[in-house]
Amino acid sequence: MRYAENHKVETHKAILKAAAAELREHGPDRLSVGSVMQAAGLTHGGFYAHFKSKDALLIAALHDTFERSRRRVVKLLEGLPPKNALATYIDFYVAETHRDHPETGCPITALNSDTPRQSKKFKAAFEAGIKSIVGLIERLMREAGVADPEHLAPSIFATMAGAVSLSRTISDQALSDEFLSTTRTNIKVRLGLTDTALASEEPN
Amino acid sequence: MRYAENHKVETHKAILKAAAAELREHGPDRLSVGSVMQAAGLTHGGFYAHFKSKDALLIAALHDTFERSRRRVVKLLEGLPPKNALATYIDFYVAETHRDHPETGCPITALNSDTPRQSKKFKAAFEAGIKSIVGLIERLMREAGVADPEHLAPSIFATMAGAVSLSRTISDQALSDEFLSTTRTNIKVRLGLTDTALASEEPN
DNA sequence: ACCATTGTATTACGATCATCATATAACGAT
DNA sequence: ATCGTTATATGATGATCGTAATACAATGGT
Repeated sequence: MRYAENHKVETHKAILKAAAAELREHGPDRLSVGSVMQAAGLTHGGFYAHFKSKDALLIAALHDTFERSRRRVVKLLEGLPPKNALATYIDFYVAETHRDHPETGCPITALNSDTPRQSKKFKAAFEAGIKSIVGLIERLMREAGVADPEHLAPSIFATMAGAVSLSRTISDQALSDEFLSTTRTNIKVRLGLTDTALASEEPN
Repeated sequence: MRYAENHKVETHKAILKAAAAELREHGPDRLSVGSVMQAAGLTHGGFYAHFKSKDALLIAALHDTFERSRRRVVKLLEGLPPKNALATYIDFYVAETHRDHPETGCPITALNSDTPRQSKKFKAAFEAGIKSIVGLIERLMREAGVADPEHLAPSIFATMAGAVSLSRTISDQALSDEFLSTTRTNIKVRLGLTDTALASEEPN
C-alpha cells in the first residue's frame, strides 16, 4: 500500500458528510456529484472509486444521517424523566432552529415530497427512518404513561414533520412562527404535557 | 387573423393542465418543458409563445391548481352544516385516494419539500395557497363553534398535510394506512367532532 | 533511491434540458 | 384561389450532469 492507512476511509467520510448536507439543502435532484466532491475538497473524477453511483451515495448519505440523528437524540434525552424527555424532543424537533437549518436537520422534513420520486432503495432507507422515529415517539409516550401510543404516535409525528416542513415554505415570519409555536403547544396538549412545569420554555 | 379565434387560448389551457399534473407528479425540477408540451399534444419549440420561462409556467400552473382546488372544495362543502363540512373536508384531504393521486391532489402535500428550493415567486404562490387553506379551516372551525380557531388551524393543517405527505413515502401498506386513519381520528378528536354521527364513514 | 500499488485528477462522452432563431403551415379575409 | 398573419414545428446552441477511461501522484516496503 502506498497511501496512508486511512486516506481513503477519511475521504469517503468527507464525501458522505458533504453529501448529507447537500442532500438536505438542495434535494436529491439538485445535488450534483461534482459539487459534493468539490465540497469534500476533491474533483469529481474520483467519485466512482468511492460510490458506484449517485443513487448509492444518496442512500448512504441518508442512512448515515438517520443514524447520526438517532445518536444525537439519544444523547439529548438520556437521563431525563419520561414526560420531560417527550416534551424536550417535541421542542427540539418543532423548532425555529430546525426550520432554519435544513442542512443539519431531519431528512424527513427536508425530503418529504422528494422521496416518492426517488429510487426504491432510497425510499426504503427513508421509510426505515420514519419507522425509527415513530418508534421512538411511541416508546417515549409509553414511558410517559400516555394512552394509546401505537395509534397516536404516527399522527403526532405527522404533525411535527408537517409543521416544520410548512414553516420552511412560508416567508411570512409571523405565520411561520405560528405554525411552529401552536404546533408545539397543541402536541403537548394532546399528550397531556401542558400542566407540567417541563414545558416552561414554551412561550404559549 | 388566420387561426380559429381561440386556438391559442385553448392551447394555453392545455399546456397549463399538462403542467399542473406533471408538476405534482414529478416535481418542479423533473418537470421538463418538452414533456409538458408533448403531453399537451405539441412540440417543445412553441412553448415560449405561451410562457416566458419554465418558472413562469410553474407559477401559473401552481396558481391555477390552487384556484381549481378551492372551487372544488367549495362545491364539496356547500350546503353542509358546519360540523359536517369540517369533518367532510378532513376526510376528503386525509384520504387514501388523495395519497394515491398526487397528480390531481393538493400541491402543498406534493411539493412540501421542493418549495424552499424554488424561486421567490413560486414560493409566494405556494404561500398564498397555504394561507387560503388555513383560512378555510379557520372559517370552518369558527362556524362549527370550535374554540380558538386562529391558533388551532395552522397546527391542524400541518397534521393533515404531514400525514398525507408521509403516507406517500411509505410502501408498507399497513403503516401508510395507519398514518391516514389515525390522523383522521385524531384531528376529529381534537376538534370535538367524534361524537357526532357525521364521522360515520370513519372506520376507527 | 526506487518501484509497485492505489488514491485522486484530467479529460471525454453522451444524455438531458432550457431557450431561442427560423421555417412551416393553418386559416380567414379578400 | 390567394395572400398576409400568426400559431406551431424544426432545429440549433450552450449549459449541466452522470459516468467512465485514462493519466498522474503519493507512499510504504524493498
